[in-house]
Amino acid sequence: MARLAGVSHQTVSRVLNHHPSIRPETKQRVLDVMAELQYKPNRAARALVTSRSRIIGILSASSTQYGPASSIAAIEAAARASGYWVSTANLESTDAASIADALAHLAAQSIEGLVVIAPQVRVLETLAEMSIDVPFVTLQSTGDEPIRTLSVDQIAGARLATRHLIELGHRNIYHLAGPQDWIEAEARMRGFLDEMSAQDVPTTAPILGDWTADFGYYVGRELLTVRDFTAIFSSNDQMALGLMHAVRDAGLDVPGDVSIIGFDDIPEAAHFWPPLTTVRQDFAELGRRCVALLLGDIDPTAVEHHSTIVPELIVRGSTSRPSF
Amino acid sequence: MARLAGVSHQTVSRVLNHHPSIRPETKQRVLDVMAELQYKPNRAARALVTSRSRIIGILSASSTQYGPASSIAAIEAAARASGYWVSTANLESTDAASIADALAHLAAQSIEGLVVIAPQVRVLETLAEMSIDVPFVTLQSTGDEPIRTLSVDQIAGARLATRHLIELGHRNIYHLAGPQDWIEAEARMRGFLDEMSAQDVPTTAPILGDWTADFGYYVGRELLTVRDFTAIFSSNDQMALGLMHAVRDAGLDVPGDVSIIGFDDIPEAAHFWPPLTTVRQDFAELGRRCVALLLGDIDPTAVEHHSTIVPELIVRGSTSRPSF
DNA sequence: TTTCGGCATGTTCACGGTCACACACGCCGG
DNA sequence: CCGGCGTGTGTGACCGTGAACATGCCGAAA
Repeated sequence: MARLAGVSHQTVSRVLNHHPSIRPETKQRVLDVMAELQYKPNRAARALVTSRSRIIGILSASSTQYGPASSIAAIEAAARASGYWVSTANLESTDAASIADALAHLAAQSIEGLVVIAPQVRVLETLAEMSIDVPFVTLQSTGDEPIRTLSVDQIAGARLATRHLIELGHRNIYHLAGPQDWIEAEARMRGFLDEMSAQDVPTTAPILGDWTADFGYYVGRELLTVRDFTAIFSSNDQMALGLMHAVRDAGLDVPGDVSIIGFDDIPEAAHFWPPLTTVRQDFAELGRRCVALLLGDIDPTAVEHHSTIVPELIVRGSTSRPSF
Repeated sequence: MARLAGVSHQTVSRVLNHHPSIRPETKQRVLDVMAELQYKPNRAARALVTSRSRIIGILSASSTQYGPASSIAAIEAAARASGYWVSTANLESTDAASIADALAHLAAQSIEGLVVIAPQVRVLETLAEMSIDVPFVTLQSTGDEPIRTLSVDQIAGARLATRHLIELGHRNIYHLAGPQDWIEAEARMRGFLDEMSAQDVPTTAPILGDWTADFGYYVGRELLTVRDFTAIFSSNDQMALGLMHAVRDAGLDVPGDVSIIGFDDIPEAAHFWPPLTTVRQDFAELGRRCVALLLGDIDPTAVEHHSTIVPELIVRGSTSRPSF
């Protein structure tokens, strides 16, 4: 032990914790010895005595998708910078048992904070039931939950996308939404509907999808049998990709015959054919702010509960004026 | 404490550890009390005394990409099933300091195993220097490192892709490789070169890319100014996407004028225009096997050090016979 | 000079588990 | 009838750290 080599025992602890009253000389001696024997403080012992784990848990679903993955990476980076560790639990299915299992797994580590990136309504409900006793933040929000959320303003983003289509002159616009129980899907749908009615454009019922390009393709084929629209607002880029695929398969042109707009701005979106007009979300910023919120770096009284990040419209080649 | 409610103290510990000699009646009593007061064993205390953290560290780069993200999710699931936790550290840059920092961060948790998904040669070198004292596995391999690796057989996959192009009749084939210091990039490049020479096709020097669709697009534009080729093998799907974008921008057709084949089979690949011919890697299986290897579930003598998973060629619409 | 207060450091204890060992009990064989 | 053994349970030490308290030293004030 470092204490044998140097002098004592508590002194080492004081050096580690930057206690003020330590003679610089002593401090240096301890540091030297620590370096020499590659001393590493034992986290378990520290956690035991302080009863603080310094671990932030992340409960996520669909962590292979670009958005969640980016957020996770950003959270990890921010947490690390603050001396925290991140432990993830990924949901394989969305049933209550699976959620409870993942949550129990995280709880067993006595996490100090929890970030929920599993944006199903159901997850939040289960969360509430389990009476999680640590501060937690969800990265998605419909704007009226009684919990702490932090999100890209999905509604504003969806309105941005919808307004873009309307301003181009489209009147027959479909919305391909995400799964019904996803908070984000709901928010985007709401944004779409809000903007449509604000601009007095007649609305058709949104179609519920599952975020995958496969589904977008399938829906596209179905819709094109009728073709009573000139534009589609897809609530993510993958489905937009599938839609474009279907449009081309039908021998039609994007944006000539159908304008398509996505959501997220995944890195590939600029290279789709045609390059996809979409709404950019800054996932990394989201992750950073999320940790800041959790760790209370931000004055908790100064921060609004529903802090939002404003998304940005990225106009590329998949939207144009309708041709009729 | 549960011990007050029930009877004693060590008995609780024995119940927790499934010690054989406990009377079923006593065991049940303890379990009941535990359930009642929602007793959770303190991981820190246990880790302290057993000096086992039950944490597996993951060092990853580019965790926002589909492949790594899938592997991470699979590792997490497998680890959880075995009662382990997963802690991730993501590399923001590939310099030695950043690697050392991430590694130190993981080491500070006294991880019991390490999975390296940051597939740069440099990472492995730094790893060796830091003399990591836990078992570790890398998910990438050129096949001749003296370390424990587990990987999709990249070389075989690259040969599969190359052979496909050659069999279609292509003779002027470019290879758009990944960054030079990435192990996977190197392996795929090697597979490409091996197959080309095995089939006696003259080879041009591979072009080094950076995995992004942006780069693929850029390279595509450059290459098309000369146009001395009929096919390109891109070492991932994103760059293939960029390439196809560039080809179309030049007014040419895929696969009519240029055949393009990718690598990975990301979920979107089937919906690119045209649907991308590519090589599928089973990342999830990789993650599972990886944990099994680490935890020694597999008889360590029975397992080869360089266990591999065979990738699969997925033929779609971006490749065809050359048209001349 | 004595006393007091602050600084630098040492000592003791507690955190919540596991481990090694001790103990009580009932059963068996010599 | 007694000693040994196996079963089920309790006792005490210990893991490495930080908090609370104690100690020794020195300089300034009384």
